[in-house]
Amino acid sequence: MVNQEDPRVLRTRQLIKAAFRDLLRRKGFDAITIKDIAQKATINRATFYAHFEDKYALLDEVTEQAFHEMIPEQVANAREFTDEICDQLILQTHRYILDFYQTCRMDSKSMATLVDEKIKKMLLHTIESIFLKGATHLGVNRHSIKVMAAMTGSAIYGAAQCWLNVEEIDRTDGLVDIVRPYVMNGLGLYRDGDK
Amino acid sequence: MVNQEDPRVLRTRQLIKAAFRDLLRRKGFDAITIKDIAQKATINRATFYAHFEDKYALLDEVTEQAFHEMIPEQVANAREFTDEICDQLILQTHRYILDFYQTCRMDSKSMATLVDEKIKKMLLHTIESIFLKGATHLGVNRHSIKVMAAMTGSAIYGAAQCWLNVEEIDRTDGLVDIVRPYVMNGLGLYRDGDK
DNA sequence: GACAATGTGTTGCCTAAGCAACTTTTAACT
DNA sequence: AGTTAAAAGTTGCTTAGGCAACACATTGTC
Repeated sequence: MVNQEDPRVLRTRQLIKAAFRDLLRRKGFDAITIKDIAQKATINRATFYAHFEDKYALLDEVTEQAFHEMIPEQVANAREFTDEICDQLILQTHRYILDFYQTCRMDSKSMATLVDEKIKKMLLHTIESIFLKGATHLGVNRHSIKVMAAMTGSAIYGAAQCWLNVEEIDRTDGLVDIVRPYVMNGLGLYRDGDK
Repeated sequence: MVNQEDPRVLRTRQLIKAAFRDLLRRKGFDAITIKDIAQKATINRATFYAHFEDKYALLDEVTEQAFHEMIPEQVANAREFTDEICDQLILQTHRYILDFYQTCRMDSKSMATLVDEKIKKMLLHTIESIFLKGATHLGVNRHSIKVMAAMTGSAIYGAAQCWLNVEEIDRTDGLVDIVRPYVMNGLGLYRDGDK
């Protein structure tokens, strides 16, 4: 039951997600109760459970959606893992993490972990899907492609996260200059003469 | 059917009114269809009719609510028709008319008439209810009080509307200086030495 | 004036949402 | 440890909202 096409369902889910995002901006994740969410969304508490298992599932979906909406067309449609695409992914990841940590109170350990995992997974998936479009020649079998994607995603994510502790957080060109050569060399795709 | 207490009903009515106010800001009243409203409110067209007879009834309610929310506490609780209260009513009426004509496209004759009538009626009612609280001594019987209220409301409204065509629309002190003495004298309540 | 196209209301059937009244966790206090 | 309170989930029944399909009015255009 609960037909995902029903306009009432779409509206209710929008209301819940909007309420949640709003609450995250002024309360810690752990401090937010289902009752809070239901109240702000002007829905019944029981209705919440018809749509989400719990607030973790909600967080998962909100995170996914936010990241997804952030992906530029260029990256989503990319058929080849070029320098430009690589740069975009690095910047997007960095921007996303920054946004999240700035607008939400990441007081909750559980939340930070969940969000991190989610983003990493999406990043990885995005990269893998570009690799699989096949224009870029890497290892032959899907297995090695998966591993390459995993490494690339993890590297980008790790670097972006690490950059949070750097003095010049906003000097993203510094980040890009470090990560791109590393990744592209690792993949054996580096072109520019340097290094 | 349709219990006005049901949270779904409250929410739906809010959505409809918000959608309508929004549409009024960019479309003429006549150009707005029920379909437009339903779409923007993310409800079904049939649901609209469960709450409002037509868009005229909706306009009526939106107008009433907007005017009502504009009434200062001081005026709502007034037990006597003083100079200050009189001034407040004049300014409020002027402000309301100005707002309405500025934010909405008053292209429709029917709409302008309806809104005008509505505001006048509410203004009149507000004044009457102050008179009836009785601290102000006017004629004895309710009948004459009603007439006094009607005259006062009409005078204030007429003046405020007329002021729209004056060069210095925003010089509201000019408006007040003309209307207050007129009304207070008419009611036999004027105190200040002047005139 | 015939025609299509679009908006207005209405109706019956189905589904999502609200509610009350539970049980079960979880957490805080003493 | 024992008590209490608040939050988390669950369930059966009721009601508002969505939809399709209708009849009817309005408009424009050929």
